[in-house]
Amino acid sequence: MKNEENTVVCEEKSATRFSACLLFSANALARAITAIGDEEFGRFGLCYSHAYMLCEVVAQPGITPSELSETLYLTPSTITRLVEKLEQKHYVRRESEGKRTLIYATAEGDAIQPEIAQAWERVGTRYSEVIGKNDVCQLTQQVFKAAKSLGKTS
Amino acid sequence: MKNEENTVVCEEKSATRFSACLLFSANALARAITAIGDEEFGRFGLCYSHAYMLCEVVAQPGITPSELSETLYLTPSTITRLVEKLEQKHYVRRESEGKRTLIYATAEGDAIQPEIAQAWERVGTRYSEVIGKNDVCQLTQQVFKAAKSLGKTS
DNA sequence: TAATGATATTTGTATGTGCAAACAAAAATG
DNA sequence: CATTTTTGTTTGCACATACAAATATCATTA
Repeated sequence: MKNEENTVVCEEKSATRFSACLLFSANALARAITAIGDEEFGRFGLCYSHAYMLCEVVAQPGITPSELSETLYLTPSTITRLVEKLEQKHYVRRESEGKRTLIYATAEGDAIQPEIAQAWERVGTRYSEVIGKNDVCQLTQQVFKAAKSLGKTS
Repeated sequence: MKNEENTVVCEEKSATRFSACLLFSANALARAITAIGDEEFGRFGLCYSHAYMLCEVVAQPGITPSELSETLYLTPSTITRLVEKLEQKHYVRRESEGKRTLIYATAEGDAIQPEIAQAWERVGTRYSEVIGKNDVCQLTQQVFKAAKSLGKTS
């Protein structure tokens, strides 16, 4: 037991000059929560965005990159990269149709769906335990609403 | 005008199966708001984390990487990389003292402080306009609180 | 004081993400 | 029908970030 430990208790990770800034706080939250997500989804070799994308592809066979871009709030180029990764792992396949690209889940992609759902639940449980179940609901809604508003303008 | 367009109007960028997930929403918000930040701070060649770090160095001359790591909620290795960037731009300098490293702002680093402050304000103004000034305050507090809670456990 | 453990910092490496440009295909226009 | 413009997708490149391992220094203990 050192002094440091004791003195730190008083101000343990308290507000900094940045905590009042949403730019700062939003990124801090995203990093912290992504760490949980990647840990859970990482158990079967995916990061959270891969998993979410695969979910969407399974739910909407033949979905296009641009549609995924809107759903996942990610840039088209990022979508291409994620699809490549999933293709490489044999979870999805691409089909060219004119200027569009249709994306389908493979059998393997369908097969790990339950595992993804479980990981998803565990993620939710874990951050709910820390943040508090009631707060999470409200917070999530507000965060999403803000993200949506900002997303439309840029 | 296609059917798609019309049906989409009802749910334009509305909730997806992911919007109820804080992992998803938090990242979406962080990306959207970082885009604003990097645009404003980018006017003078910095990204938002560089700018914030420089602020902290100016405010606390001789601050160490580990202290910065705690304040900025970033990994020590990331801090090293950011410091390298700022050093390269001649905004800070490093001083080795035993196993620690002390970081000081240069004259140039001090000089652009007002510009950073202005950009910071513009960022705040911009997202406040979109999200709503009242909501921002509350949202920021909640987001930071959540980030802090999650940060402690991991 | 020599050896072992703890702490601070830095590198090697990998990855998700975005911007701008390239490309391909469709639509609109003359 | 040819040309131009728009739309969808993919690359080239850059960058912030993290993890794990390597260093370097300090602290502790035998």
